[in-house]
This record gives sequence, C-alpha cells and structure tokens, in this order.
Amino acid sequence: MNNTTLKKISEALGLSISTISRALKNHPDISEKTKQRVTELANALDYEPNTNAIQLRTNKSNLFGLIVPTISNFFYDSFIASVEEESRRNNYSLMILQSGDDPTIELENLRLCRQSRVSGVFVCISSQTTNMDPFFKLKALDIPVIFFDKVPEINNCNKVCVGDTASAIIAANTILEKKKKKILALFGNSQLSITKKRKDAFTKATDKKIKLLSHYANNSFEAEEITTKILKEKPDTIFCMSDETLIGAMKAIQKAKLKIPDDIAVIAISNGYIPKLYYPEITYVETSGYKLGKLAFSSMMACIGGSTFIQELTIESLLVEGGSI
Amino acid sequence: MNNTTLKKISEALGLSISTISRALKNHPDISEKTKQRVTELANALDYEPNTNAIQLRTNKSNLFGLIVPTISNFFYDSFIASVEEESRRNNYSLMILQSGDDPTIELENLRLCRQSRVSGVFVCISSQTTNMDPFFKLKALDIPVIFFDKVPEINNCNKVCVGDTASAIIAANTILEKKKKKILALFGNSQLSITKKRKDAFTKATDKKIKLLSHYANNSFEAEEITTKILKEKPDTIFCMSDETLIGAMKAIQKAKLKIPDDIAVIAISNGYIPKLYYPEITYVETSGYKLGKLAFSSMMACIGGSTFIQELTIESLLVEGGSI
DNA sequence: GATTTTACTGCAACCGTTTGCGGAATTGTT
DNA sequence: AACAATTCCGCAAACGGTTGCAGTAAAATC
Repeated sequence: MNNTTLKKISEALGLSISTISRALKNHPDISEKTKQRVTELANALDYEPNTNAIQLRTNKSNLFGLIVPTISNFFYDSFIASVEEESRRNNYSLMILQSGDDPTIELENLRLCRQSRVSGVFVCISSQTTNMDPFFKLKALDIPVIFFDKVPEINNCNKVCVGDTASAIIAANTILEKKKKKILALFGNSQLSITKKRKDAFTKATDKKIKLLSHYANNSFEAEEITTKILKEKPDTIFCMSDETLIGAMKAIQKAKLKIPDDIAVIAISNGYIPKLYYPEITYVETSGYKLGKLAFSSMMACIGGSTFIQELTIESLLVEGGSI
Repeated sequence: MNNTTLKKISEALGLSISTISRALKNHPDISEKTKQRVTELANALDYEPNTNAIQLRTNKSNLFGLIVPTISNFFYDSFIASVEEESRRNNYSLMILQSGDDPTIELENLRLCRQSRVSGVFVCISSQTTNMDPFFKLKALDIPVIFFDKVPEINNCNKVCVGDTASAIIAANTILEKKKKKILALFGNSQLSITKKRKDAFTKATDKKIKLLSHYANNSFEAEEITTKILKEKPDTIFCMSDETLIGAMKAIQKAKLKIPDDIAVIAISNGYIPKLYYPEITYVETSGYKLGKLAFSSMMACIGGSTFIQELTIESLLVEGGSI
C-alpha cells in the first residue's frame, strides 16, 4: 500500500493540492468548512507529511546529527538520552552515529550528516582526530557544530565540557579535609587531554600536602592490577579519575578484602551510576552526561537561533557524598 | 554558503544536469573524459548528494527507526550500538527514539518514523502498550517492524528475544548442580511478560528439589531491601533475574559483610557488564544485547529482501562462569 | 444597481535528483 | 557515398510538498 499524499486527498475532495496543504496547516485563507472536510479525510486516510519533500522544498531539516565514539558507555548514553529528549521536545529528530573512536569512520559519519542536510551536529571527536577541516566545512555551510566532552584544542569553536580541572580540585580538597596521608591516584589513558587536565589539577591541588602515588591505567583491568600492587604500600585513600579506573580499583579492594572506608577510603570522578553500585556507595564528584546534554542542546539552539558567539561552556562539578571517605 | 548541487556543477561545466547525475554514478552512457571532468569539479566543490531529494525521487530511504524505552540502559545501549554498527555497514542510517516507556510518546515516535519514511523500524514496546494498530499500519505500508526484547503477545509479527525460559532454566540447573539448599530468587516488575516467563521457568526447574523464596522487586532499591530482610532466613544462594535485582542484592550482601561464594552464592541473568564489576565476578547467564542486535538486524534485512516469513527468533543463552557460585 | 471589499481557492514555479526516451554526432560497414 | 550502428548527451516529467500571486464569487458599501 502506498502512502497518502496531498494529491490523493485533493483528488478525492475535488480541491487543489495547495488548498489541502493550507487547510492542514490551518492557514487563515481556508474556510472552516473546507478545513474540516480536509482534516477529516486526512485522518481517515492516515495522512503523514513526507519529511523528505518538506525538507527539500523548505531547505530546513529537523534533524541533528550526533557522533560519539561508542553508545554503550555510561557517560555517553546519558548524554545521548538527554539530547534525544530535548530534541523531541523541540521537534527535532536525532541521527546517532558511532565512530568507534576511528577518525575514518568519524569522517564517514560527518559525510552522512551533510548528505542528510542536518541542521546541526554534536560531536565528541575521536582521540586521534587531527584534521579539523571537515568540521570547518560544516560551519561554512552554516551547520553549527557543538563539540562535547572530547573537544579539539583549537579555539574558534563551540565546546561544552565537564569541569575537568574543577572536579579534580574538589576531589583533592575533599581528601585533604579528611586528613588523609597517602593517596593512590588512578588516571586513564595518558594521551587524552581529559587525563592531562585532571592529573595536572589533582597534582597541583595536593602538592606537598600529602604523599601522592600517581598511575595511569588504560582500562579497568590495568587499574585493578595497579591497585593490587600499590595496596601493598598501604595508601589510605584511592582517587579514581573515571568509572573505568574506579571499577578496577574496587575489584582490587574487594579482592584484598579491605573495608571501605575504614581500611581504605575511595573517591572518584564519575557520572554517578557506578559509584552507587557498591556498599557503601562511593563518594564522587559528579560529571553528569545528562546535564552536559542539556547544556549542549541549549548551545545548539543558540547557534540555530543565529548566535555567532563562540562559547566554551563547562558544567559545574559537585560532590556527591557516599560513605566511602 | 549554500550546498553544491548538480545544477551548479552542470552550469559550471556547460553540461546538462542529467549528464552530471549520470557521470557521478558512473553510468556507461557518459564518456570517460566527461566523467573525469565532472568528478573533479564535484570533488573540488565538495559535492554531497541531497538525501532528501534522492529519497523523494526514488521512494527509497536508507533509514531505520529504532524505538526503545531508554537509551541509558546496559542492555539497550549495547543493542543499539550493535544495530547502529550493522546499519552503517549496510549503508543505512539509524534514527533512535526514546519512548520513556510511555505509550503516548511511543506513538509520537512511530509517527516520526512514518514521516521520515523509514525503511523499517526496530521497536521494544513500552510496558503499557496495548494498541497494536499503529504497528499494523506500518506493515500495511510495507514497512517491516522487528520487535525486540519486550515484544507483544500477538503472533503475526517478527520478534527477536533473549531466551527467557532457557536462561532461567540454565540458572536453575547450575544452582541444583551445586547442591544448594535454599534460594532467594529476585524477579523484576511482576507485570512484564519477561518476568513471568523467567519466574515460571525458574520455578518449574527447581520445583520440589530445593527450597525457593521468590520475591518481586521493581527496582534495585527494593531488591536491596528485600534481600536484606530475607538474608535473615539464611538462604545459601541468591538468583537475580536482571541487572537491577543483582545490583540491589549485591548491596545488601556487601552491607551484611557476607563473603561470596562461601557465605552466600550468587547467580544472575545479565548482559554481562554488571557481573564483572565485582570480585569475585558474578556467574551469570548471558543475554547479550549485542548479539540480539545482530539478530534483529539480519531479521530486518530478510524482511527488506522481501521475505514475508514471520519469524520469532531467540538468541541462545549460555553460562558465563564467575566465581560467585 | 454599480462598485469595492473580503473570503476562498487555484495556478505554477520551485526544492534536488532520477530516468525513459529521443536526437545529434561520430564511427563503421558495404 | 549512402546507410547503419554506436556513442554520448539533453529534454522533460516525476517524486511530495510550499508559497507568492492572481482570480472568482460572495458580501458589503454607497
């Protein structure tokens, strides 16, 4: 069965296509009687306007693209959920693409966005993205680009990020306030700017005030191994800059049968899901993907609205107390 | 700046639009020389075909719709990631919509799919969806619908599911083999068909062979409370039918400072992420969202390919051993 | 009753592509 | 040299809507 079109309705009613079109959009030129006849038949025939035709004609799409390394991730999925929610509320659809953290696929995804004539794109660049030209091209086409989370180092672009520096400092201060003496600090992939920022801030904030053992772990398995090893040096606190490192640390702690917070204290930077899985719940500095999504969306809407003001926004970090420190 | 179109290229080259179109698609009617000239200019002008125009003209979309209660969920996000991956490999895009488990929004999302003239939709219905008419309408329009995970009870539709019955039986048998005596079994929302199936199968498989304490928990908090209470009755094993219930049970166990598996054994049905967060890792029966996604996609492609054969597919369940039982 | 206003509705161009068909120019065949 | 076959390309309609403009009929005004 084929879709109902304006033409079909117009033929059935003996009216012109333009009248049907106007009637359905409640145009003042059309009489109430006609509007009603048209609306009724349209409902009966289950008419749905063809988005492709509308977008082609009006040159306006109600579609955003969103590119992310992977969907299955605690942080990104809540970010996506948030953006999707806002998009729907504002009559936009979302096309979600995964780059797999691969610049080639990222490029392919950008191309898809252009072909679909999206009105804007949200992108978390892959860790190896160096060529920014494709993004500039979008801009040249008046397609706003909002970078989130992993953002390029260049300046003239819109970015929304979690407060890396601020959250690391909050974590450090929390530890200092508790009069701790020796910290194992676990950081993620040393190449990522997010890692650098958090490490720098944390290191500076604790400098000379406490004994600090810093280590990098590329995944939770490495984090577990490192923690197991370092536990022998009897740190009284573990700081985890991410969920990945937290997961590894927690496994090592459980393995060593240590009691939190008596034997060892734990504090992390996290979206909040993982810390709540343990008892006692882990105290963490919140970096909410959900909030970041809202922020990114409002930034996007500002761009769509014509704002050319380049913004670099950061969501505020706040401490969520569990019972782990 | 505006997008490059065939028209612009044709004007620049003094050729007709149709020639440009054919040249870019390597049509045999066009000479190699012309093809080259066209391709070069197209690249230089960064031409990207307008998907809207193509879809309008050809009446073929390369878009799938995917409706899910929420994206931020261990199971769904891996399902989505999987479908997205396959879609890209097959030159399809994915429009992802969240229903928030609300039938009204679900309906709205279906409408969006129709308006975008998707070639097919994957849908996990909300727990309160009763009216199947909108889905039948899609079928009438030759838009295949693949139901996954939470599927309607009617027969004449394509479904892909995890093996609820099979996985519950595997879990039950694993427990029986270990000569356990007293089980606390935690089930999710009692209204869901998935809960009914798992409970029925588990109950039958353990019938009269072991002491069984069954309870429903609507969320992890309830699961924690129930577990804390029932632990006083000294069960030697806890079975959790889902991640939600597992999370609650684990908190209660940690709170009670019980050792796994010596003080108490644990086994769950899960996607696999949560069980690996603990030490020892929890033994679970795998229900992989990733695998389900692959299955759903191949089912979709079969429909697109013209198959009218109605299938109800189930992914096989397998036991992943941790150290919790 | 003639004229102006108002209320409806239709015409036709347009958005960017695809594609069947026909036509001109070139080449090949006797 | 006349004709047929090839090669290469353009015309124009179509996909399903939107929208400026013009036109007609009815109502209002004088």
